[in-house]
Amino acid sequence: MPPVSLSEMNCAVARTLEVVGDWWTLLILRNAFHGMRTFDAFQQQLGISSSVLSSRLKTLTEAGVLERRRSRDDRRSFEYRLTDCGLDLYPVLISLMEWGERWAADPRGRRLDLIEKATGQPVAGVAVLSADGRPLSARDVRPEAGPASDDQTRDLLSLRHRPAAS
Amino acid sequence: MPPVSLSEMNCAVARTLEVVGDWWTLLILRNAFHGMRTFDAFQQQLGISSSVLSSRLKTLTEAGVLERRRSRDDRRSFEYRLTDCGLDLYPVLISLMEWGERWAADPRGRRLDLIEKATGQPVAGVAVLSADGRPLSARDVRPEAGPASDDQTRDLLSLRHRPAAS
DNA sequence: TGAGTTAACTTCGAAATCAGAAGTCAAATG
DNA sequence: CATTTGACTTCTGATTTCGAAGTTAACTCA
Repeated sequence: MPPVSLSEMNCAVARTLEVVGDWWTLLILRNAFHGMRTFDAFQQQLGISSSVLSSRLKTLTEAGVLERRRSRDDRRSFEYRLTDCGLDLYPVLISLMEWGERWAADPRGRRLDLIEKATGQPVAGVAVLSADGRPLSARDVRPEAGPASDDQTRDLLSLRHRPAAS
Repeated sequence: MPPVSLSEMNCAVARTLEVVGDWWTLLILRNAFHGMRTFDAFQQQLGISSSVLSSRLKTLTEAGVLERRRSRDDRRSFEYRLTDCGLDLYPVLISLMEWGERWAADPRGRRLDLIEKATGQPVAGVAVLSADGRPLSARDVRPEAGPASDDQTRDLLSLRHRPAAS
């Protein structure tokens, strides 16, 4: 996937994409969030080839997103489970799902509803939040150079103030 | 990208990935959210080849995520701007960025800080929200079959109640 | 016990994709 | 009017990715 090494790109989005920035990887994770754990289950549900699935699970395991442990029922079988780091990808998946339900909707309605276990209420969606918890849109937010920013980053930010690029 | 046609997968995540589920596409969008608009600017900042950039911009434009309009300063030049549909991908980008800043952190700190324009305060992050606006984690939520669900979906959901798959 | 079957992979050749160079064309610049 | 620039397309060879067919070890059933 990475035509350039992305770690060198000094960008958190790029670093995340190095782990999950692949079509199949996100679908594997979607299923993992539904409780799917075994190689065969992923392969059958997704219709993915075993070589691809194998390499994706390996990447995800090495990145610490999934944990691979032997099943106690069946010594041949491994269970791939989301770690805390993996569970933290939940907003990524849900925001992809919400966008799809909204902008590439099925005419019959939603395929899945998300229900809060504690209350039985549907969840409201996913949002970027202000310091005091209000939902914000892209237009409400401005990026600013942080401690690890470099020249490339500052160039990018300066686009905002020059009306058109280069 | 799509080894199978994903529209047929009846899944909102898959439908979204059909549009943005590509490494370069997300990086293009990241730059678009920073205000980048022209072909050359994308090409130079990303180091992407023009053939790939051209095809990605076309896909994004056809999907309605970007709008392509002629620049008024320079009649040769086109501006690619985020539409409302594109702006709605903000939580996707920010959740990718937040995950990267947290789990693949730069030792020196964050590269970018996000500041709410109106208050000057840093944004709190991205979260899945309950009906009354509390942030929820993956463990607080349960998926339920919606109106457009099919057999495949219901199979997937039933995993939760069977301890191990298949 | 031993003939399947199943889980989780490898390996391999074919097909798709990519970067990079070169070319196109119309508009701007000098 | 010659050159440069912006936004592409086309081409080609190198890399990547794919699915199909093994492989191996562990279970299951007779």
